[in-house]
Amino acid sequence: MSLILLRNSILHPFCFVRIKFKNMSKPTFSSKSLPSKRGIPVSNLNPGCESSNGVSAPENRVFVRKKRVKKTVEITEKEHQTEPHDQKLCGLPDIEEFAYGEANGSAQSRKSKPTSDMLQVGTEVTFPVSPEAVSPANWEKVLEGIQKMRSSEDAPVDTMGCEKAGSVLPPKERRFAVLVSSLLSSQTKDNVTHGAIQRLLQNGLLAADAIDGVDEATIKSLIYPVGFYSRKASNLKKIAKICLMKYDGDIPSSLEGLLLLPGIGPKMAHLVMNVGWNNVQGICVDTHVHRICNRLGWVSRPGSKQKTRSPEETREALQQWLPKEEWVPINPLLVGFGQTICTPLRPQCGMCSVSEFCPSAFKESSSPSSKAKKSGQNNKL
DNA sequence: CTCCCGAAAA
DNA sequence: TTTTCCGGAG
Repeated sequence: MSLILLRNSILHPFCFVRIKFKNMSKPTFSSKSLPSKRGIPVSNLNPGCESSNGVSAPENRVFVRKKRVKKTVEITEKEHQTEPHDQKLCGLPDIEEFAYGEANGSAQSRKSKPTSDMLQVGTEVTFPVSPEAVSPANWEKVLEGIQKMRSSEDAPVDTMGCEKAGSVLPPKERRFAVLVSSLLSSQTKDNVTHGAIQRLLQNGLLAADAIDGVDEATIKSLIYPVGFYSRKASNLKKIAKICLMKYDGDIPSSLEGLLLLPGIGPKMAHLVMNVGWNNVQGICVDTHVHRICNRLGWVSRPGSKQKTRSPEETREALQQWLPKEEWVPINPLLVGFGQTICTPLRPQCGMCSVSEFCPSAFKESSSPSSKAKKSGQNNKL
């Protein structure tokens, strides 16, 4: 992976992750896509940090996929036994959900559930491939190709496991730190986010009760200069209060609960579920994932071939077919790819090793000739 | 679609 | 100088 841990900290690693573009400084790249100074917004990298160490999600996941191509899985004895008591809290998707690769809420293809006797220890479970959730052609080749492109530009030190840095704090504090980091990190460079978190930490303000008890102006000054610091300061106060009153200072353990927090939208909520609770409820879709999936033809509006119009739509569509083991790593993969090669405008299709599979390859005018922003239908996204 | 907020690319 | 960055709320 291309993620390295910038600084050790007691916080969850994702705050301190940065992508290095060592070998990427090829002159052919538009400078825009070369974050030589800027790095990549930490908010986009978060989920990857887990996956980069191969310890992505839950240790007690219910079972592991054995061979993706065959769409079979194996239930191992040990894993099967570590079923959490409280599904909502520890929250692993149950076997059926996992097997179907769908998010817990968005089950529109739940017609034929497997019966529970299919799911005994040691048995092989075959995936029913639902017709309405057909995987795009060659998606595995494309994924591997992107992984290769990403790894070649890769950074050295992957060694510092995120889980290591994150485990320094007790679980509850760590989760709160994850939540705060997510909030602060949007639209903000990772080192700036990191600085803000460090300052909060040094002032003992990385806990719900502490934040609740302090002036909003104090928060504001401590988190400055993160993007939208003023709004975030007030959101942080509100969040702290909610966490304190409703969750005993912990953070909400469900997507729904997280989404109720001001300043936490779908992207961050899934992020927090992934890294905060080790509970993969859905794919963390940002604009990079959104854009690239549409370019690749990986997603479309339900019942049509139109591209999806929002990250949420993309998430739903992607979850229909993407194997769940890819749900977390897909984000950092496509984010890095999207900032170097598959850029928002003027994508470097010539540099892309999977352009042969991409319906959108070379279809965007790479010259700024067309300032003519005429009536729609211009760029393919 | 605009605003939030500021840094950096164009 | 203007635009981009690209998450969330209204």
